[in-house]
Amino acid sequence: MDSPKSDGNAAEPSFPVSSLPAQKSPFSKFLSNLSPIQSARTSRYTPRLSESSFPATPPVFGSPGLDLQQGTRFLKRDEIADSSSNAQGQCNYSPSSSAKRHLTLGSLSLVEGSGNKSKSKHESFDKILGFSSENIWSHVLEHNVGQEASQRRQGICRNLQFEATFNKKGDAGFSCQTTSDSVSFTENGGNRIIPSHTMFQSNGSDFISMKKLTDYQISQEKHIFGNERSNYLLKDISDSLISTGREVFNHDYSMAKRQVFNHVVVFRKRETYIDESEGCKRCNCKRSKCLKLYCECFAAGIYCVDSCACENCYNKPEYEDTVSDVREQIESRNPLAFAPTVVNQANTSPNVADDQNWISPSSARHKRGCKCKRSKCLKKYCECYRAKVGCSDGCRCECCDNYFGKKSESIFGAEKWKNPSQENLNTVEVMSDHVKAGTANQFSSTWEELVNLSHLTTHSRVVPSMTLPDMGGISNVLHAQSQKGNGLQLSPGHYHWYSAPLSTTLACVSKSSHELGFTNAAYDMKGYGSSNKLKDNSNLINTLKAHSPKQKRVSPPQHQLDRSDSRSTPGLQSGPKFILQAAASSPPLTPYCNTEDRMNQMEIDSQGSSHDFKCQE
DNA sequence: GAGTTTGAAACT
DNA sequence: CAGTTTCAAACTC
Ligand SMILES: [Zn+2]
Ligand SMILES: [Zn+2]
Ligand SMILES: [Zn+2]
Ligand SMILES: [Zn+2]
Ligand SMILES: [Zn+2]
Ligand SMILES: [Zn+2]
Repeated sequence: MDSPKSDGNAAEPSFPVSSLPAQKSPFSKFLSNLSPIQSARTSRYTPRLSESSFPATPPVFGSPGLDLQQGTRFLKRDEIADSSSNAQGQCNYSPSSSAKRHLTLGSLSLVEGSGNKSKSKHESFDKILGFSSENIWSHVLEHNVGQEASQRRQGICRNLQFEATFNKKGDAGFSCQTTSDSVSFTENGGNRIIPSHTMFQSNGSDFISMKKLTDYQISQEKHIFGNERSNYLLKDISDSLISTGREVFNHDYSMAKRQVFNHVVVFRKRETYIDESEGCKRCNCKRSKCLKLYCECFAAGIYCVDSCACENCYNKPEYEDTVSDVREQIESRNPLAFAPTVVNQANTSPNVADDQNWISPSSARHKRGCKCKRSKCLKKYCECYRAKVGCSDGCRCECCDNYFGKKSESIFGAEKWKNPSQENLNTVEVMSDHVKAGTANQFSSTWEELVNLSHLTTHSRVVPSMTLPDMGGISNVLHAQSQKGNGLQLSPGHYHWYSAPLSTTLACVSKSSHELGFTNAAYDMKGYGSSNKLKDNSNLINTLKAHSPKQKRVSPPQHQLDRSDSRSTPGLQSGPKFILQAAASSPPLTPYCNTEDRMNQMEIDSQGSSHDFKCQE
């Protein structure tokens, strides 16, 4: 991964390397500034969960001695993969942090002692939260690697809810209760909230700053622990509490009570984060600065990593503001740009927990569809095939022979889509892709709406992509999420999908900080929602534009010229032919034509060309 | 690894 | 919108 040269090129703006807030504000001070809330909000953390299982999972903290092995059940698979790669000494964004983990915190309600906002109380939090990253993460790593294989097979298990009470050496303890996105530290005081995705900086014992991450940063799980050794991102409640509990235990604090509600949800994601065969190599960009969708890393919403072979890369944490701005700009032009590539991933087979047996529901489709002409949608050139979904009516492909399902070519309906798990693919490699992060973000009802709108498909509304499992008590929460999700569709401007390609989930949250019950002012949320970032990065954005071919034209290689020649063959690119074909195969707004019309169109298609261009060979 | 093919992204 | 160019991955040898 090449760093941009800061010298020389005048067209290259200099980027203010975003510096983390240096101001020292202890965690306790931070807490005291938090605005009280009445109650924990309903969950905004909307994981793409397929179903519940493990109805009676043993408690995580089943015994006074922490069972670290059990703890591993809460590791997400990508984290496991992380650990694995760490163990191999590869693919770290920052090799210095031997074990990266990401704690997700939807919202954290802190309740302080009754009337006694004493310092010791804060210290209690400080101690508990101010763990040393080394200790915790090495622990996690240590117990991850050994179980990597089985964990991968198992899918992702996540504790959704548990309760724990910690006591600090006889102090009045506080209890933590979590849901999928909220934690309540319960004592007799008023509630306070820490917003989700808050990054903590710690000097090892105290938090010195907190910072609300930007949307894009949130999607960059890797860098949180990558660069700054002492940064903590509270991102996952379960993990955070487990880890916290561990650390508390390890530090000889006694835990008075540990109780876990046994709701474990299996997550699945279609893409493995790391391709085992090819290691972690990712993009190979030369001219895009990794700030365009050409870059797979950028398109996936993740920073480039060391294993990237890109040049002049700006898709790095150092340029987070720039990256965010460019990303937002692109997103404003194309709201689907960073959407999960596969939508409508309904999971109708609740008992399948194995990634290998993932079944693409027939309703799954690419968010935009392909326009393949020569690959027959049989190679990874085809985005649908790459995403392991069949072509849909949104595709404008020709000669579609997509293994996962051909585009419905006739009025007689589409060929029944194949189930990849039922027979062997002759193209097995597609089943073990590496980073196709877009498709890692699959669960998305709102995207679905967006896609449905953007597609011209007007037929019946697609079924919701999340089927709620029978989860006992927790299903209420999830129902609430589902409803909330549905409610989002009408105000897309206020919501944003956290594409978390390295994780298994996609969270739809409100961008309004007020809704979260906190204000920007109460936190050191540098740049979050601020508008001066554009100013800061206007130079780069202009530069990106300036790098358009007009200004910086590079004579194309010979092979491109050749191809251009061959492609400009009259008839191959002529409009009417393909338009007609597209019309015949896209039911949406185009009325179905009868067979006769279709035949006529086909005749028209073949006119002017002596042989059939389409589907030859 | 070099060269080619491919179709999405970007641009006009 | 459509046509063209740019781009980096997928693919081939
Ligand atoms: Zn790149
Ligand atoms: Zn990259
Ligand atoms: Zn890069
Ligand atoms: Zn295709
Ligand atoms: Zn397709
Ligand atoms: Zn197709």
